[in-house]
Amino acid sequence: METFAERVYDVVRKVPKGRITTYGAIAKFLGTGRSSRMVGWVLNNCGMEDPPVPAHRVVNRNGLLTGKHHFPTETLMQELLENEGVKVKDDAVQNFEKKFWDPNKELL
DNA sequence: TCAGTGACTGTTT
DNA sequence: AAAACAGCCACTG
Repeated sequence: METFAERVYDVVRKVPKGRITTYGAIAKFLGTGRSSRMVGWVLNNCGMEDPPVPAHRVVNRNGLLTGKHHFPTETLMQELLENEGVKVKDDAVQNFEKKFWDPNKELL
């Protein structure tokens, strides 16, 4: 039996390096659709998960790093993304549309 | 048990 | 165009 959280972790871990996805895309992939808040809630616990989940690859639909406040340091999320080739400016992912990775289409 | 809260999103004023 | 409202589901006090 896969829990909601485990499914979220599974999808996030499948996000290719240098790509990003959104809470809504994950929620839709899981079939919950509008339960995107739950995705965020799950990721809040990802810190105690093993193996760790690349939560920095998950942003809101505008490409804003709304979840950065939950990282050890607020700059860590941006640093991790830039380290993977994703440009971030003012908490917003640059070239978001191209970096966007939709599990509903790509993972399928 | 009820009420408040949250790393969101889509629809309606 | 910007702001407010309303769903969504799990967790905590």
